[in-house]
Order: sequence, then C-alpha cells, then structure tokens
Amino acid sequence: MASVIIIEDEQRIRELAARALADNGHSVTTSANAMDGLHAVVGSSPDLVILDLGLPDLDGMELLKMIRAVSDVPVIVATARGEEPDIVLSLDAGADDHLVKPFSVEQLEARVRAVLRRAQTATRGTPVTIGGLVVDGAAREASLDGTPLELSPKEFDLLRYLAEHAGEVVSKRQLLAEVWRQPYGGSEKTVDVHLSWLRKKLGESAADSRYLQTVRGVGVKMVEPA
Amino acid sequence: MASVIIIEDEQRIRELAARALADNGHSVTTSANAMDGLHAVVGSSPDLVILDLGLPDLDGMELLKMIRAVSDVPVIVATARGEEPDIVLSLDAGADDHLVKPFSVEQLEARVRAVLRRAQTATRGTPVTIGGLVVDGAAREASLDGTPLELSPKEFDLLRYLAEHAGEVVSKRQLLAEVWRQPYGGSEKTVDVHLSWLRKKLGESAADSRYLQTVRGVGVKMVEPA
DNA sequence: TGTACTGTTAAGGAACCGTTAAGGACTGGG
DNA sequence: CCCAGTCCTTAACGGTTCCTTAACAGTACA
Repeated sequence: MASVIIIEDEQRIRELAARALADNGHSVTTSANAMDGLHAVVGSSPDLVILDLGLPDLDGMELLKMIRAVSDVPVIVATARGEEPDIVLSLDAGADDHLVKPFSVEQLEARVRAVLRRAQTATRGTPVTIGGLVVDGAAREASLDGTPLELSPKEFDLLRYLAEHAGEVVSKRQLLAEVWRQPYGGSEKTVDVHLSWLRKKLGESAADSRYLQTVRGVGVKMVEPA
Repeated sequence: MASVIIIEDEQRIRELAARALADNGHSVTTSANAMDGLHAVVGSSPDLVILDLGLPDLDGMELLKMIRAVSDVPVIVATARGEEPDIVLSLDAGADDHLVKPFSVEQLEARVRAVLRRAQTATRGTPVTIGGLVVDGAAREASLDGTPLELSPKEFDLLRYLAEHAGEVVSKRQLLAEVWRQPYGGSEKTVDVHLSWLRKKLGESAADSRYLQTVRGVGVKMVEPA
C-alpha cells in the first residue's frame, strides 16, 4: 500500500524488515549505507523511510537532517539499546517515530502502520466533496449523488487525486508521477484509458462532462458541476 | 519547452547533453566555465540550469551559491562518481536534483522533466487581473468582465504571457520564443493570426482596441483599458 | 503613391483525445 | 496447482480540434 525505504547496514535486520513489510503489501527498497539511502529517498520520493542511526559511513542524525532538508517524508529511526539519548535528538530533528533494536517484526509493523495512518489522515483529513461527489480516502470509498461507486484501485487513486486538486489543471505526466508513481516512464495513454473508465462510472462522457473537463494540450481538471 | 543552460567543462558531456535536451524541444545554451555560466544565467534568466560541480576555474558549489543569491532558477548538479558528499552539500545549498556521472541521456531527460514539472506547479501563483480581464494559470481559465472565455491552448498561452507582461511592449519574435518556444524559426505571421483570434474573443478589433494595442514596427502591448 | 507592415479569412494537415478491444499479470478460491 | 476473475497496459482507429501556411485586403508612413 505504500513505498518504504529501509536504510540499515546490518544485512540480517535489513532483510527481515524488508520481508515483513513486503508481506504487508508495501513496496520496499533497501539501502546499506547513508549515501545510497539519500539517493533513494531523493530519487523515488517514498511514503516512509526507516532509518538506522548507527550507519557506518555517516552519522544517521546528519542523514536525517539532510532528508528533512529536501522532503517531508515520514521517518522512523532505529537505534541500538543504550543510545536512547539519540532518540530524543532524532525526534527533535524531525523523526516521526522510533524503534529500539532488537525489535520484533510485530513492533515494526505496528509502528509503520501507525506512522502511515497518521501521515494519511494528516493529508487527507476529511472526505473531499465536490458537488454530488464524495471521495473518502480513509475508507477508500467514493459515492456520487449518494450511490456508492464501484471503482478499481487505480480508478479510485485517480479520482482521489483529481478531487484533491479540484479546480486545478493536472497534466497526464503529473498523474503518472503522483498516482502511478512513475515520474519518468509510463505511457500517457494509460491515463486516457483510466479517465475514460472513470467518466463512464461517473455517468458522463467526454463530450458531456459534469466533473472531468479535458483541457486540450495540457491535461484534465475536476470541476464542480454547474 | 524550456530554456536550459548547461555549465560543464568536459566538451563531450556538454555536447551530448545539449543535443539530447535540444532534441526534446528545449532551447539550450552551454558554458564551459563558471564565469561564462554565471553570466549566462544572470543575462538570460533560463528555466533550468545544469551545473557540473567540478569546474576548473571555480568551485561549483561557490557558483551554485552565487546563482542562488540572484535567482530561484531550478538547478540540477552533476558530480563525478566518488564525490557523493558534494551532492548532499549541494542540495543544502539549494540544488533541486543531482546526477552522478557518467549518466545516461535517459537519466538526464528524466531529471529535467521532473524538475521542470515541479518548478511549474510551484510558480503557478495567483490569477493575473487587468481591468475586467482575469487569467488563471492554475485553472487554465480566463474571463472577461465575469464571463468565461473559450480559448484554444495557444490562445490561452498567448493571453497569459501578454497579461503577465502587461504594460510592456512585446515583440512577435519574443512571443515566438516564449509562447511558441521557437527562438529562431517560426513565422511571425502565426503570431498575427493568433492575435487576431484573441482580439475577436476579447470582443475588440485592431482598430478599436481595449486590451491589445499594436505598436507598429515593434510588437504588441497589453494595457489596462481607460 | 508606393512600400512595408498588419489584419483577417480560409484550407489542409497534424496533433490530440476518447473509446474499445485484446493480451498478460496478478489474486484468491478450490 | 490450477482455474476463474479482475485489473492494468498497450495498441489501434475514428473523430475532433487546433495550428500553420498561404493569400489577399487594409493601413500607416515616407
């Protein structure tokens, strides 16, 4: 459900954590040192970072500050027992939560869930309403004029992104980056197809549109119907 | 689509990058040393700068700081492999993204697209208002005395550019460069045609103009009607 | 009055978009 | 392990809009 980057030098812990989170449906990337980790964070803008403060090549706290300088991504820091003072410092430096090693897989999963939930509710607080359209990100439900919509995962993500940016023209490349999480590759045609399906389920066509206006040469815009 | 300045001392890389970006429709200028580069940035206010940190005449980081002192232009820094610490420093110093040499043309193009997209969404500020004319770049909507205008893509781009430069005379070549993104080629007649269409939709003619004054021999000027 | 510049209209072709269909990946159940 | 179902992507086609080019008319200015 989320993309996670694990920055951890101990191979055993790294793989254990990666396995556990992958089993939970997350998309996991791992880095064994600070520099690779920073690269990964900057390059792929993940939903969550798990950062070991005891890295060999660079003080983890420094890395945390660097990450904070370029991104608001939630960060969970991990420290070895006995380094509790570092936890406080790291929270000051912008960490969102912490783990003390050795930690159980359950501990890890719980923290991840909690942080992701917080991040989620922070950005998508209440359901978005546009005219007769209600998009509830938390419940992952959408309805039109009171009747629920049956949407595929991508359709829902697409609808939600558009609803959250209502009134604003959104380019197909932007949608590929934000909804498909493919900032570089990917075919814009894919977006067209999903938009077409979405329109059908919203009971409208491109010619006679209530919510989804195409802006030729630029992209698409969600509007409140007249 | 954008004007790019490449500051890079290695001729091979410079030309390769310039070629690639030009093929992508960008307007590219290159500089082989820091001083020329700074000149170019200050002089032509580009949409993007690609800066090699390993320049012969001046530390690239210093140049980056100078650029930042005078401009908010997005900067992508390039470093040789092994200089990763510089990347972090450069991000702190205000770089927007980074490339590690040797980098592929695809990498370059992808980073450029991503940075330009980010820059674009950041600058979409508030709507511009001139008399009864409102031009909203984010929504890509324009209205005259409260009634919305139905504009083609080019017409909108043209109107927005003129509105953002209200009060100053704009040459047709400048419009070809900035709106059509064709600094060299292109026929100025095309601009005439679009201006004519724009005037018609603004409810005015060349003889009796409210917003668009032609300045014979020079270009056109958007003015606030009396 | 002539020349250079500008305004306007029309036409052809290119680019873009909507839609449908087919193929393959993935999922969950049996 | 296989099967059925869902979903995503890619490809293709048809329709529409839009941009450019070209041609001609009009207008300022020497």
